[in-house]
Parts: sequence; structure tokens; C-alpha cells
Amino acid sequence: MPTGDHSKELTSAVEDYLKAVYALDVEGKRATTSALAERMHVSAPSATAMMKRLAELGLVERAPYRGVVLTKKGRLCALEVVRHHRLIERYLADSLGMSLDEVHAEADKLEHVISEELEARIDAALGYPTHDPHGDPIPDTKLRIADGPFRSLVDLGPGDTAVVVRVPDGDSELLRYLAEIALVPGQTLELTRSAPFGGPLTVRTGSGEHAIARELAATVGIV
Amino acid sequence: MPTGDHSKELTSAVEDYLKAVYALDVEGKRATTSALAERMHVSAPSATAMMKRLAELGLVERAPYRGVVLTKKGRLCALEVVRHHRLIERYLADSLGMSLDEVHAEADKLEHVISEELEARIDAALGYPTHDPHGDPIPDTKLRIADGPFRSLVDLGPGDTAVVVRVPDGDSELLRYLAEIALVPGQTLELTRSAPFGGPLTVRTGSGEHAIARELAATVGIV
DNA sequence: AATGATGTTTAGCCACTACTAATTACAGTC
DNA sequence: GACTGTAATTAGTAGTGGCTAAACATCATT
Repeated sequence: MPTGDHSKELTSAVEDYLKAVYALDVEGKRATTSALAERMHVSAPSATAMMKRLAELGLVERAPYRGVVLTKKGRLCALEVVRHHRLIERYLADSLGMSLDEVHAEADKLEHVISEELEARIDAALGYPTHDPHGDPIPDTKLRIADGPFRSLVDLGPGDTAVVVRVPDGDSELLRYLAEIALVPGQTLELTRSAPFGGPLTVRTGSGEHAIARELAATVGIV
Repeated sequence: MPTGDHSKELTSAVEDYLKAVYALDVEGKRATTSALAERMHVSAPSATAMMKRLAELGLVERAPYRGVVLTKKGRLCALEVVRHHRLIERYLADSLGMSLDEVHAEADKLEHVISEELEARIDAALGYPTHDPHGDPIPDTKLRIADGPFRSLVDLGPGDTAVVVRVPDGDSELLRYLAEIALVPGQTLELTRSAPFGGPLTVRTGSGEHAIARELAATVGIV
């Protein structure tokens, strides 16, 4: 077989590390051993070993002591996993009524095992959605992905109103809290106060007024 | 924690072997090393090693050179996996329109990763179904399972009519063929001929007349 | 009761993914 | 430019799950 021979069949572990490298890249951070170890909840040597593996598989360019960057192939594999993850999240939320804080953990497991056939059926059943329930963009069939930076709550001034379009994924405790104060995608809100000296912002949502830390506010996307 | 401490967290491999032991039990066959090795597509030593593991985990009673039998705990774990498998098959068929020959392979992967929460939501979305799309019974929440032996096509005489309620699971090529000749659960049929000397049976289904081998006919459940 | 075919287990190996302990590289400070 | 703290890597180990080759049980026969 002289072809380009995609021939993946990556293990779940490889896919998970790939996702982590991709996530760091998106956040503009360097994919160092310690950054990866922390995200994956593994020791530094484990991360080093896996980065060597990814490099052997042609998924990353590795410079010892300096970290890794995704190759084109690596980025595509990562995007494939991200597509699975976000489609599944959307599906679990829309079709099975799972809450925002539950879908992430479930998708983390399912993303590694669904077939392309099932992926396509889920995509079609949802009407080819562009964003997951947290507001993160879903790569399309060709793995093209939308979105760059987005405006966040901290860009609002007192009196401004906006619609939430994005909340951080992955921390289910935080998501339960955000749901409690109705800070979820689709919700309209008004910034009522902005405390000085880096103090909290106060927003009025469907569930009343709530003060939240500025760092948290920066992770909430609006439009 | 003095409790009974179910504390499972079995690996996918363990769950797969457990399913195989259970399947042999249901078929009334002894769970020998070679029978298991064949079903799991592994070598005999691999099967031996895994049976030792299952015995250590308290999932089977093992007698060297004689095979294994499920313990109560093992049977419950197997039934839990079977429940996942069949619920997922039902869901993929009913809610996502997958065909009979595709659902098995997909369910084989998904069955190991869905949470109890998702299992419950799928169960509810389907209206607590009792059978998978091949006609096999789904254990209920308490892992009680219906069905004993069933009447099959070979029990019919010429001129008899019946409704298909069960086809064999697992062989997707065979299932594609059965679908072609409309020998699927729900289909009404008439046995038109029965060749002597163990010869084929001929049935009339919605798609015309078809002759099938007696051994195959014996695997098709009717009512 | 000995033999031989068949089935099962043991021994020794490999890949994957994790770990700890020990070592080495790098970068910033004096 | 040598020193020191942090980060990264190497070395050695463990558990899971697979393999082949060789040894060993069991059973049906003679």
C-alpha cells in the first residue's frame, strides 16, 4: 500500500495527551512536560515518556527540555478527538437531557470509542451543530474549526447587557455553581456593578444578582 | 468502610471475558480454556491467565484443567455488561437509526464506558425496553432477566405462520443477509416447505420465498 | 495399565502506561 | 563566570493483557 496510509488506531491515552497538547496550544501556552503532567494528572516522567511516543508516531515535534508542538498530523488527530468530544456533549445535553456539569466526564470516555458511522449519525441527528453546550466550537467533518478570541464578561461596563455564549468546560463543580446562578449559554444578563481594584463583578441574571470574581468572569464568553 | 463494597471498576478486558463466560453458560456449554480462547480470539494461554485473574477477583470458581463457572458476583457483573450492551443496541437502532448489523460492534465498545447515569437516561428515553433489536432480553435495573428457551423456525410445519422475535446477534454478515430476505424481528412469515433428510426450510416473508439451512433456522426465534 | 492425541498450563517474552528515585540540563543570581 | 533552584530526563519497577514454545494433565484406546 503506497498510499499516505493514515493508519491511526491511536490508544485512548495517546488521544488524551494529544487533546492536552492541543488545549495548551489553543490557550497560547507552551506544551512543556510539567504543564502536560499537571493536566493529565500524571508524574513528569510519564509525560516525558508519552511525548517521546507522540514524537515517534509523528504527532508532535519534540525538543528535549523545551516541550512539544503538534505536527499537522497531530493537530488533525487532536481535532478529530475534540470533534467527537463536543458532538457527544451536544448530543448528551440535547437528546438525553444531561446537565452541563455531567456531559464532560461522559464525553471524555465516549470520545475514544465511537465509530465514524456513529459520529455521522449523531451529527445529522443534531442538525450539524457548530457549538457544544458550553459554547465551544465543534470542528466540522473536514476538521475546520471556527472561533478565535471572544469577548468576555470583563469587557462589559456597568449597565451593559449581553448574552452568555460560552462557559468553561471540564470543572463540573464550577458548572453546577454557574448553573445555579443562571450563568449559562443563552442567558441574557446585565452587568450591574464592577468593584474597583480588581474586585468582583456583579451581574443580574434570570435568577437575581450575583457577584463573581474577575478571573471567573474572564472565562465567560458573551456576545 | 464495613459495607459489602461492590468496588468494581473492572477493566474492559475483564468485562469482555465475563460476557463470554456468561454466554457459554447461557448456551449450556462448559467454559473451558479453549472455548473462551476461541470466542475472545486469543491464544489458550491468554485465556488461562485471564481466568486466573477472574478467579482472584472472585468472579469465577476455577478448577484447573476443568474450566470455570461464574460466582454470584461474576454473574451480576456479566449481567450488568449485558444490560449495557443490549440497551445500547436498542438505543442505536431506535433513536439513531443504525441497522441491525451495525449495532453490535458499536455496543461492544460503548458498553464498557457508559455511566450508570447515562444508562438510566437511555433506559428511560426508550421507555424501559425489555428486548434488544435482535430479540434478546435486556436485564432490568435489578439485573433480573427474562426468557428461557424459545420456539424456533424448525419447530414449524409446512403451512404454519409465525412472527420472528429473535435473530442471532454478533455476526454482521449474517445479519445483513437476514435483513435482505426480511427475516428480522417483527416480520410475519409462513413456512412453505421443509426438505427431508435435514434439508433446507423454505419460508415466505415480505420479500418473497427463501430457502435457508436448518441450522440457521434453529437460531431464528418465533412466536 | 501403558500410550498417544488433545487440551491446558507454565515459562519467558513484549507493548503500553503508570510510578519513584536519581541524575542531568537550564536559567537566573551573585 | 560559577552557583543554585527548578524543570526535565534517565533508570529501574509494576500491572494489564497479549504472544510463542515447551511442559504437563486428561481421556479415550489399545
